[in-house]
Amino acid sequence: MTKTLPSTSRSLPIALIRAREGVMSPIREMLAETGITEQQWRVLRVLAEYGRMDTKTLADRSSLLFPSLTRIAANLREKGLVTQTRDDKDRRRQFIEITPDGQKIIDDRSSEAAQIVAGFKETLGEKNYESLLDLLAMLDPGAQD
Amino acid sequence: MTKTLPSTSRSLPIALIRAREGVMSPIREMLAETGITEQQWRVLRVLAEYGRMDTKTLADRSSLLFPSLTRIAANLREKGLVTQTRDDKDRRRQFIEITPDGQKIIDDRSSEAAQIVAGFKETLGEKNYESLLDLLAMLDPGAQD
DNA sequence: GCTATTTCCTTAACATGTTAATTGTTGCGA
DNA sequence: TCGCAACAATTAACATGTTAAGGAAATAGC
Repeated sequence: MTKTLPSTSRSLPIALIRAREGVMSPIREMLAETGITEQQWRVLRVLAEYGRMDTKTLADRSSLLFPSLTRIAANLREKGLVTQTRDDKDRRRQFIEITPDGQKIIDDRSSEAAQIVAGFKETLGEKNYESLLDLLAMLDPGAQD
Repeated sequence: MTKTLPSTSRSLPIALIRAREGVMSPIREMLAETGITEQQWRVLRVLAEYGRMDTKTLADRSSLLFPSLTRIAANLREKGLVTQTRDDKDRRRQFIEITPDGQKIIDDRSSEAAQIVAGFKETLGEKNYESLLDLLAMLDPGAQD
């Protein structure tokens, strides 16, 4: 049986891109005032939530590839928002930690960011919102369920 | 009332990124053999579906920003997969059309791509799959509904 | 007609995504 | 201990995402 591709207007990958753009647009707008990018914000948020951690864990939790994280970490370090320290026991490894300046950005903006997210939750409705997160998790091979 | 950000493990933007990665990973793998990228594939698919069109419409349907499309179109033109022609009536505008070589790539791979998509539909279930597309559309400000 | 504005597209500059190659460390087995 | 596989992180190379600025052509308004 020969399968046919769905119309691009009903394509899952394209729908995911557009939804992401719709969600990120107001967040990017908010972040523009802080001078940090969406990915840098994500790294800072993970560090603020879980504390000091090794690079591999950070990359995983931030959904970033290693090469990207290398550049982002260097950038954040130059801005004084994180610190990097080598593991003395295994000098290949590295730990990253958020600084007070980095924490301040999170503190100053988390309320605003939360309002943006709340707006989407309201648009979809609480029930649909949770359903959406569950369905998206099913598409993520890294999810434990 | 002070809103609090959800845990990054339950963040909508991150969930969208991960879902997209989960969906695109096998598609990228398939495209690697053809030497074209995911975005180039998307442009070719739109052109194959709707035929010759102006750049603005193409950018919109492919969910690409103009600067990206400029580069991608130049790249596809060098590969001989599309042709670009100026509009004689309005010489600012431009039309892009898929070539037989470009069409061949679509024809050769669409069945395989469709099977990958069908796999996700099966994973989620037909009903959930349609619900997901509907919910994603609600997050897209460009959607007409 | 003539200029100011608008529109379409391209370039530029910087950050990230992606894959592959490279460097520096560690640990293990001959 | 020597050599080598395995691992962590970086670098390289190329494509794209994103915002801003630039350039060419069309249009509005005077």
